[in-house]
Order: sequence, then structure tokens, then C-alpha cells
Amino acid sequence: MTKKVKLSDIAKELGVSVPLVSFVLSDKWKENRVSEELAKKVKAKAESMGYQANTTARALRTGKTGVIGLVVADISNPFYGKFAREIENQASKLGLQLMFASSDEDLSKFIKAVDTLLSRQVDGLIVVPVEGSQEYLEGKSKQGVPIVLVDRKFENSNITYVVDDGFYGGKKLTNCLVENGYNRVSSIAFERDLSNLQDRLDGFSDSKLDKNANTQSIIKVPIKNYELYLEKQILKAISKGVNAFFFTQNRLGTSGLRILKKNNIRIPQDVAIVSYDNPDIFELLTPSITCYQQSISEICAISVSIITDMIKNVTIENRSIKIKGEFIERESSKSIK
Amino acid sequence: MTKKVKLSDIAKELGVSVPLVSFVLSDKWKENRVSEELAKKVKAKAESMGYQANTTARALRTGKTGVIGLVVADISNPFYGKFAREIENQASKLGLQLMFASSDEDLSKFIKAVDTLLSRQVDGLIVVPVEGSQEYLEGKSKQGVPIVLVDRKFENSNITYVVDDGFYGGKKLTNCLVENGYNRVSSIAFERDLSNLQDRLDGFSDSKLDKNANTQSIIKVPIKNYELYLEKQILKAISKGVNAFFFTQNRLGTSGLRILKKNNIRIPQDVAIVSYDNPDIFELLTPSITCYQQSISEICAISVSIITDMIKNVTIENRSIKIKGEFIERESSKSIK
DNA sequence: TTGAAAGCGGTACCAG
DNA sequence: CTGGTACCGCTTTCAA
Repeated sequence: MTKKVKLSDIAKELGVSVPLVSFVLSDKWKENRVSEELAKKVKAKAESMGYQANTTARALRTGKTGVIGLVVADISNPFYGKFAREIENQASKLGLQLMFASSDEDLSKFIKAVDTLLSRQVDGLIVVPVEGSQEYLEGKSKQGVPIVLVDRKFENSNITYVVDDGFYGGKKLTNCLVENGYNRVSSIAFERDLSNLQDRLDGFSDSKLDKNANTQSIIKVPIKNYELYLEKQILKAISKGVNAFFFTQNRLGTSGLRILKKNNIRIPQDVAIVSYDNPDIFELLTPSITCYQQSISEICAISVSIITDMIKNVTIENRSIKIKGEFIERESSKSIK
Repeated sequence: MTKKVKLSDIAKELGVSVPLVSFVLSDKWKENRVSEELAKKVKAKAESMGYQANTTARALRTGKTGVIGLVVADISNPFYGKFAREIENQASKLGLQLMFASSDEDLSKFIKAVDTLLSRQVDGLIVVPVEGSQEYLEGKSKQGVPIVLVDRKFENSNITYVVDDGFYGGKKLTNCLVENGYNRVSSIAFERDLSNLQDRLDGFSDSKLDKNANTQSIIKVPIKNYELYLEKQILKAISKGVNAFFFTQNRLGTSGLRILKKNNIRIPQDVAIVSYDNPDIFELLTPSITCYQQSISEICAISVSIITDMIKNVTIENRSIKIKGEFIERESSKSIK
């Protein structure tokens, strides 16, 4: 176990003071008027001795850890995995590290995750807020913790968010169905009070569909053991004449497809399908699935840039933003005109 | 911005010393002979003031951060996402946090990732090593950094690993094909020097297939723009009479399926398919895909437990281990007997 | 049973 | 241009 080299080791070797070495290595030697010659020598020595700064010590002194906390619903869900990856990419460009935790959409887990991250002194948080977390997060925000919400936002809150434009996406998908001749559309969503789902449903309601109850309906699915319930509802809808479904989440879309396959319901001959999000599988299936892909990379790039601003400046104006994604037309919504 | 409560605040409020508060809150007051009454009072006060320990300061003092570093190829790949999630679960049970980074299978990125993590003073590392990283990691290991390899191992190395038993899995998948009547099998792997792939191929070679070149062949696919090359090789193999493929990785499996679909080659009538790993898609496809699912949760549980041991005790014996996964038989390898 | 002082490895500010 | 000193918040050792 070779010991870690520290500033004082370099200083001793060179016969200079510790602060001088610190200045040089943090590239502040110009302001502090250290001779270029000496600076070079110090750098060379640090290099040859294999010096690596102890960020813990630095963090204690400066009050900044250079770490940002990320809380998602579940990192093993590819959708959130992409978030993590994109945020990692952006963060590493800025020399920031990421610490993450999963909430499983559970409030108490969520709070615990945020608390631990905070006690680890993360400089800021990027979080996918869970149902019921508004009050808690607003408290933290008021205490001065930099927070950016992604994927979902809070209405009437001053917490900054960067989310997909669900209203736009929901409308786009529904209109595609209408334009292709499907006039009885049912949208399917989890029974959850989350802004992203509501926005998509609002977009659905605001589409070109005739505004009467017979052409559009919304099926709300409970979260627990939802597949059985979903199957019943889907079959019931079809028997009532629904000829297209709009799945508001990829998980519902995937389950829906499984159910349709099982019941030998043909797509799009019997019912057309569109779904939010674009998991790999949608392209590979027969028929391939029409969907709307969120601009995760853009959402992440912006949220990291905002959080770093928030960390630098104590207060900035609220820069909440909605990002439009990409509509991808495939076979599952083929025109029947 | 309400200020953070620190030990000295509590101490001042109560008119006691800082160390006393520290002892109480870290549940060491018994050994340090603090009266139970006082201990209670301190705890209550800490609670009411909303005290949260500053882990940075603690880390600087104790030399332990309670953070473990995780380096995977790509966190947005669901396979590695599952690793991250399982490791997170285990770690959080032990009060440890995770910091992660992706290597993209690139040696320089990998080294950079490990170096940053180390400069952040992580207590230990769980890594998916990339091609060519052996020498580097052995260096770190010799310096006393606790390291556990997952997914891939090094031969002739004293770095501890916890990996899937690729030999077992490869053999199992191939034997299933043989038992179901397929006698000309080609296995497909990336042209990479990684232990996990080699183990699977060794299992393939050691299967019940007749040991002559005509019944078994190995197709090595370059990594860059591999799909075109893969397509040519697959078609060529089929034209030569190959009646089954063993894909050694899920990415190859998925690509292979796309290619077969595109060329109207029927599964399993024209060729049977088995693949390593079990992405969601395999179950949903028609036909569903026979595969081998690694025990990721077990691998992760063990690796976390080993790394914590390594962190506690300076030296322990090498506890490298191979874990058997689960063979899942589906439609793509249906018997033709 | 408790308090005081030292120190982890850096950085910030002052003096020279 | 350079060095000294204090200090970040917590833990540990020693003294009372």
C-alpha cells in the first residue's frame, strides 16, 4: 500500500510552502504572483510524484463537493438509464461527478434518498419527483438547495423544471390516429397524479378528435397488479367499438401489446396503436410501433447547465422549460382511409 | 437559506462539548461513559434542530467516505442498469452510496473514470473491466485499492471477481439446440478479448455437438459497423447449411433477429436461435427467444459483500466466484425431432 | 463522566 | 513574489 501523495509532500521535496503548491496546482498561480519557473517545477514534481488531489479535504474547505445528486424512479429502467447517462456525459464535461439513488416512485424512499444525498453534501440535485413530494422539495428549495426537476414538474411552484412537452406529444400522437382514419380512440394512463401523464392526456383531449364522449375516452389503470385490469379494460373498449389506443407510457404500451398478442387482436387491422416513448422493442416488433420519443439528451443537457448556474449563483430567475420531442410514425397506426 | 446545523451548534445549545455530542450521535456514548440521561437529551436536541452529519468532514477525518465507485460500460444499457440497481440496493442497506461512471468499453475513458472516482476517495471499486485494463487495475490493486471485478474477469490475476459462469451458460444453450435436433450450429461473438465471451465460446465448443468443423463454427464480428458484416456472415452460414445460431450477447441477438426478419428467414423453421442474456424483448417477440439469464442480483449481492469486507479488513483471501444463471427455454429453439 | 486540544488535507487571507 | 496561520466540521486521544 503505497501512501497517497499530498501537498505537503511536494512542498517538502521542493522546499516551498504548502499553499504555494496548492495555488500552482489549482492554476491560480498567476493571480498569486508565483514565478512561472517555480510553477513549472511544482507541476513537474506533482506529476512525477503522482499527486492526486484529495477532493474530500477540498470540499470541506470550499463547501463545494463537485458532486450532483440524481434521483430517478429506477435506474434499471432504460428510460431513466438514458437520463443517467446523458446527465453523466454533461456533468463529466464540467468535472462533476454523479451520485444516484432510485425512489421506486415511493415517497418515503424518495425522501430518504434525497436526505442521504444531501448529507453527502451534494452541490445540487436533479430529481424525478414522485407523487406527493412537492411540499418536501419546496422546503429544501427554500433552504437554498439547488434543485432541478426532470420528467415531471410541479404546477404553481417556484422549483425549476426541465421536462418533455407532454401536451404537444399527446396531441401529436392522437392527431396521427385521427388523420389516418381512426375515430374512436381510447387513451390509457396509470392512475397517478403526475404532471407528465396529465399533460399527455390534456394533449389527447385537445386533439382533432371530435369532442364527444363517444370518440374519446380515458382508461385509468391502478398501479398494483395492473395487467389483469388492463386486459379487461382493453377488451371492453374494443367490444364497444374503440379502434385505436394511445398508451401514455412505454410500460403500458409494452403490456398492452402483450395483451393484444395474447388475444389475437391484429394491429392495426383490429386496433391501431400509438405509444409514448420509444423503447428499442418498438422498432423490432411486427408491426413496428408508432411513437413519440422524448429529447432526453436535450432535457439533460439543459438541466445540468441550469443546476450548475444555480450552484454558482445563489439565486437566479426560474428558467423552467418544456422540450419538444420527435414523433416517429411506423406501422401500428397505418392509414385505413 | 437556513444554515446547516453542526455539532458545535448542538453543543452550544446544551452547554456541553462537541466531542460529547459526536459520541452520542455516533452511538459510541456507552464506551465513552456518557450518562444515558445526557445522551437522550443530546439526541432529542439533534433531532429537533434537524441535525444532519456532514459526511465530508467525517470522511476527511476518518479516511472513509462510505462511497463506492461503480464503473460499467454504459449505464443506459439495461443490462448494466440492472447491475447498478442491484448494487445500489445492497449498498444502501449498508449505508453506502454509489458514484458511477461509464467507460464505453474505451480504455482511456475507463482509466479516467477510475482515476476521478479514486480522487473522490471512494472506499472501493466495483468495475466492469474493459479490454486492456488488466495492468492498470493490478497496479491500483497493489496500491491497496479494494477492487472487485464483475461481468468479466482476468485470468492469472489476483484481483477478485464475481462473474456469471459463461462456460456453463454457453454449454447449456448449445446443448439445448443439439437436444432439439439442430446439428449445425454457428456461434456469434464480437471480436473482443473479454473473458466472458471466451468462456461462453468455450462452453459452446465443449457441448454435445459432434466435435468436427462441419457441425460447429464460430463467427467473430468486428465491433465497428458490425451489422453489415453480421448480415453477410449469417446469410453465408445459412447457405452452407447452418441450422441454428448461438448469439453470445444480447446486442448480437437483437441485431441478428433484425437481420433474419429483414431477410424473411423463419425461426425456428429455417434456423433456430438461442441467445445469451434476457432483455425484455425476447419474451415479447414472435417467436419468443430461448435464452440464458445471468443472476445479476446474486452477482451484485456478493460483490458488494466482498468489497465491504475488503474495505474493512486490509487484506483478505481472494474470494473470486462464478455464478450460474437460469436457462429459459422458449419458442425459438423448438424441437424438430 | 466530561472537556480540551490535535489533526485529517486542503484553501483563503494576511503579512512579509 | 513567497511563507505563515487559521480554519472547514468532525473524530480521536489525552487530561481533568
